[in-house]
Amino acid sequence: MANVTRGCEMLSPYGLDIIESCLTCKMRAERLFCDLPTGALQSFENIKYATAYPKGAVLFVEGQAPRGIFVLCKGRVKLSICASDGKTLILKIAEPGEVLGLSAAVSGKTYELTAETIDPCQVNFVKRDDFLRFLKEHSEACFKVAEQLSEKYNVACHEVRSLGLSHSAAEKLAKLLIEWSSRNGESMKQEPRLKLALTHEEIAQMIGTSRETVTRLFADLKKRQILQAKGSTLVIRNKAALRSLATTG
Amino acid sequence: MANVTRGCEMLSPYGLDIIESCLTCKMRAERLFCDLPTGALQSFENIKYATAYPKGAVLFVEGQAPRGIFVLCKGRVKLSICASDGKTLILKIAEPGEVLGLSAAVSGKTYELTAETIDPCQVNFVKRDDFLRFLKEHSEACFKVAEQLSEKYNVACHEVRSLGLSHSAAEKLAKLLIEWSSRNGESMKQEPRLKLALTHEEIAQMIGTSRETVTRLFADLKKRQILQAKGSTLVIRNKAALRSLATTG
DNA sequence: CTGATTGCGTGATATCCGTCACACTGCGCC
DNA sequence: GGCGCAGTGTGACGGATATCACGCAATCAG
Repeated sequence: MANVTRGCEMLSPYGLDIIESCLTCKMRAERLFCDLPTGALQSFENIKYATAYPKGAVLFVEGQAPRGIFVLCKGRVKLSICASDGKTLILKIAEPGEVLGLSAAVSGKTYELTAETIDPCQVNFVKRDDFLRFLKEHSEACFKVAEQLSEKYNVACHEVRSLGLSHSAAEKLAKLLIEWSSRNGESMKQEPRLKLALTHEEIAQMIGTSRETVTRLFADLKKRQILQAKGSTLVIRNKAALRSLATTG
Repeated sequence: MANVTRGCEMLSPYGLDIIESCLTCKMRAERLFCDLPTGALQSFENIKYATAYPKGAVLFVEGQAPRGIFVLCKGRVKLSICASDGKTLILKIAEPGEVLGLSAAVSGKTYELTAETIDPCQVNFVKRDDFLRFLKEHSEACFKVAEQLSEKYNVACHEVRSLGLSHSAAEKLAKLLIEWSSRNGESMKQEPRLKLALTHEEIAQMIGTSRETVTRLFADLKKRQILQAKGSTLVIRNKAALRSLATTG
């Protein structure tokens, strides 16, 4: 378990450079709670534990009873589900600002996914009991939570659509690339760029296919002048073609 | 659009036998809201519209701006997403008690799915504005909504797991059958039974495969003595074998 | 420098399953 | 009764892709 401190000091037992004042952290990561009245904000401050995790740490595992929520302040977290044979499906890479374990904390059911850090991470943890009490006392926060959950549901529906309605792996990959490029607001540009922060293996796990297939698909897209690699950044040279792949399989 | 009445009378322009007093209806369908304080319950009564739909009616379509929520009182509703080429994926068949369109109403985003009645249905509709105001005024209801959304998220995650982590159509079908049999509490019995209320086509759309494949899979399961058909009810003769199919592909 | 490790590129092969095609069945209906 | 229709059963065939197998490049520790 990571080191934990009440209040605003942050200790890093790993000697990682992720120590940051809570004030800075709050600005980034508590967007969801930050337009609450000061009373609510204050009580949130009182129940949260600032924690630090190294790369590769596991916040929670699918099937575990819910311990609480994790507000991601810094670093990225891989959210995945895992089959009994070890095959893994990555649902999303959570970025700072996202609240993890929210659904399980609210419903009391076990975590649906596994959360594993892929960077050194800074996290605000709130115990389930404290969180539920907080929600009862601050109804504005409760509505925020409902909004957050709607958002998560939306993302899950998108995932279902991509997995269930695609005819080919090429289609799913194209969808993924388009989604990534639209994240950065890069999608307006003539030739959007995006950083490949994941391995082919991980991309394969995101679209439910094999590593080799991903490699072959990338090779094919490059040969057809749709993509171009510049180091670890990808340039989309033919948006139209990619989009048509994403819809027509 | 279906006929709509304020308050507790219910008119059926279709002459269907789905007219029922709201009192009865409430007991069944408003489970989610029914342990609210009487004040909250009363204001819910005031903003809801009791409506009736015939079989095959569309409550809302994916991509539409959210008009409000639909509390299903009687009948079943098919929830599906649809690709541009017409291919359809059924996410679930909603039963009485379920609230439809909740996520979209909360977030303000368009409906993620299409809801179509497959029976004559009785529904309580609440306009989005009214509903949001209701939530602001009754924080207990707000928490209920969060719980509902968690539940929906959970179901979506299950769907993702089934679609994304299965190796074969047989595996997905086995999973579906097991899930169905566990719905009725039939799963304890030696040889659980379940009514086949869907066509092969619809089952195919639930597991993301083709109608022919479903037919062939059923034939295979019968040949291997795992299933047996008695009219429109299925008997699971070999639970263990089915379960192993569901996990090992 | 050397060896180990991790990620990528690529061929050969087998298999599952989508698709097309058509026959068959039960059922309602005029 | 005969017709139309929705749902089911079944064969043939081809294509996408999982899997196994290997080589190669880059990175890193000692």
